[in-house]
Amino acid sequence: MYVYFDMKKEVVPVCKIEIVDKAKVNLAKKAIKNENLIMNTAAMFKLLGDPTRLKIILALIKSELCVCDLSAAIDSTISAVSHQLRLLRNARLVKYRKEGKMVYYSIEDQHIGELISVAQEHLQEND
Amino acid sequence: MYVYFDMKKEVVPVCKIEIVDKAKVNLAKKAIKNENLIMNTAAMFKLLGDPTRLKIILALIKSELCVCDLSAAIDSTISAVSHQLRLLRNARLVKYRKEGKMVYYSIEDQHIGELISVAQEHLQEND
DNA sequence: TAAACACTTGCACAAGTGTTCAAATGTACG
DNA sequence: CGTACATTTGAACACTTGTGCAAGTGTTTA
Repeated sequence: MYVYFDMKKEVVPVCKIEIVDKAKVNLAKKAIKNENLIMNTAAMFKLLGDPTRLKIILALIKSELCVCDLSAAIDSTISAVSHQLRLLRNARLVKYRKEGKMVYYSIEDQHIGELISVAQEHLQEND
Repeated sequence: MYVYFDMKKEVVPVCKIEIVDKAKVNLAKKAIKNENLIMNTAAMFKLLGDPTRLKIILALIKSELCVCDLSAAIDSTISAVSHQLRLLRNARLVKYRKEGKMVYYSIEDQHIGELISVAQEHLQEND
């Protein structure tokens, strides 16, 4: 049940079939109709998709830490950690508390731990 | 209970405090001790952290699709979709089945849907 | 066999990312 | 005040990434 464009020997940039199974395509379109939610979800996954940031989050899940201790724990420079903390802060994945010259970071929403756990369970099943 | 290096006016590249709270640092270190698991987890999140790939996965969760219909559904070029499918294939997030010149892609492990749901629930709570 | 076609792949490139360095900020303390 | 210090920030950089294009692969069909 293929649908062809009505043309003779013209060059067409993409696939010449319009749609193979319209019902399935519509079903798929429905699954991705909320563009905004998808962008936000992708942005969140992207933040978790960097080892340094993932380590920061895993470290902070256990306990509040100052930047210095955090960088010691994940074996990274203070500057690198601080840069990444800004991204996590902006996304409200972590929050902070100032105490003199120290800044203590912690997890904004403990749900993130569950998300990481689900991902890791998924990984362990497939090996 | 600060621990200072024993030095006089030397220039030190980073934070002069070795560790503020050793117990917490050790707790954090324990949380990230499995370097391999963290790298794999980050890699997985990274794959989900791109809108095109996330759409592909969301579309495929609903039903198996050929590359052509998939690209129609997510409104992307065949080439772009094919490139991204290769990454998802390599990570065993999707599988494929050939039927003549068509290639039908589907989700390798339905667990991925749960992961995305958890992420989206997290997002909806925070707004 | 040749043409049509679905899909893949290699290349090139612009845009984006993570890190480092150095300078800046803000706080504590002598 | 000035010094020490924890942290942040901006610029520069190497590196990565997603996409489009054009060519290539393998299958179907006339």
